[in-house]
Amino acid sequence: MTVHSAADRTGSGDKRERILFAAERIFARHGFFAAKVSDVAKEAGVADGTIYLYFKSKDDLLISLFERRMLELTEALQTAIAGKSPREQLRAFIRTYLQKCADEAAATEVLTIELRQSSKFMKEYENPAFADFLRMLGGIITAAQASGDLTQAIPAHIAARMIFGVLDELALAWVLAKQPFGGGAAGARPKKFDIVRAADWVITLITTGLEAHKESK
Amino acid sequence: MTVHSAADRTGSGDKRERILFAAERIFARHGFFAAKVSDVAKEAGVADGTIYLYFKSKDDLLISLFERRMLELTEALQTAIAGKSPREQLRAFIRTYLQKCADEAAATEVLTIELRQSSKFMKEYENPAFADFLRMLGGIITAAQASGDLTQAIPAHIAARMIFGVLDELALAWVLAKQPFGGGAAGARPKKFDIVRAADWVITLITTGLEAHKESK
DNA sequence: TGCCGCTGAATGAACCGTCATTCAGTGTAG
DNA sequence: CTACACTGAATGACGGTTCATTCAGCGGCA
Repeated sequence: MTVHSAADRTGSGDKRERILFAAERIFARHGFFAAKVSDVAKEAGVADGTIYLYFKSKDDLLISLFERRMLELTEALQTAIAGKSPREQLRAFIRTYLQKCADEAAATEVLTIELRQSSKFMKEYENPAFADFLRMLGGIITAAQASGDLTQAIPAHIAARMIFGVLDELALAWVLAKQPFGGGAAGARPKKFDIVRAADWVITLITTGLEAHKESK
Repeated sequence: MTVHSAADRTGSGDKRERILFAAERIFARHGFFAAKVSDVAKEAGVADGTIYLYFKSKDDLLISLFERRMLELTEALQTAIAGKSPREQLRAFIRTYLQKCADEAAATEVLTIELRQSSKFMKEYENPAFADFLRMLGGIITAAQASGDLTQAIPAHIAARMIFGVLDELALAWVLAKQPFGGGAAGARPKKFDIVRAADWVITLITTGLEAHKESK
């Protein structure tokens, strides 16, 4: 078990990390169910069996992925909103979220697509990290409502869901818009739209709505 | 098995329909991958092999489900928006969508959860019905922008995605909230809300946004 | 009317390929 | 030499799909 210390000879980083990131890429490429453990092993450059030295099962691999990424996201969001007014927190939240998606396409793909399933096929695993995420967003909205910045006509937890829906759908559309062909060149591929720029659109939508105003923006 | 029981009296033994709806229930309950063809057969009251007289494969069953439901949805939406102004079309679209979700929980569950996957694990099947759906919504928005009702600051196809994101996420939250069986310990999942009422919230969000107003339109 | 042989829809047990998982063996560091 | 990380071929379960078989209903015939 104790994998601590002693960086591994075969390259940079922990073997556990290598497996985790390999799994992310493979799951993103084929989807969790279609992905084979042996493919993950190959991608990570380890033997099939080695995976089971670090993870209990294939499911455990997926869950570990979730938790790692959600934790990372939550921390980034916490940092981004620290010390701001509710109104600014909302903007920062949206921008940070979409920026993270842009930075980590494979992670985004796994999260947007497999997250949704996870609540179904793993009944026993109720996603605490995602609940935290929603609670954070809901908290911002509640605060903004209390300060009079946002309308109270919509329950905060519903508003949070709706905003997440917008972000999630944009992330999905963006991720799937990529061309799947060609080798794994490091360069970013042409996207259908600029997801970071989309942050402004989201902010416009959720603050002032789509209705035309005399004064734009 | 004789076809004389009352349950079978749906038309001239419409076995294909029975299988389709059984599959919907089973896929909703277990998820597509975890669902066994034999379970679908049992639910439909037919033998395993019978399913293959009506469908090419398990995948074909899922795709047939999609197409049937999306067609039904699209038709309902077309009817609902006929002869209205763009602004009213948007409201009608939202209301009709959520009403449909409320009416058919199992269908909603399959569509919201499995639809997302389909674009991944079945590369060769590109969902034309969903594209039509998005095009219809985009068309409404384009018209509303042209008539000056909606801002042109956001590209219509992006706005359509964002609105779909809101609707989809609400549908998902609603579907997963109605867990009839208590299931997990310490499971806080009593958040059942009225999804039809949520239509007004969605309309508020996307037209005037969340910002507090004195009183506008 | 009653009998008979035909048809093909329906059946469901068995088949077979596909992986997730295991474990006996290998190499190596200490 | 021992211990331990690692390996990857072997294993066994699982479930989608097939297909030999059944039999209800039908039409022709006496």
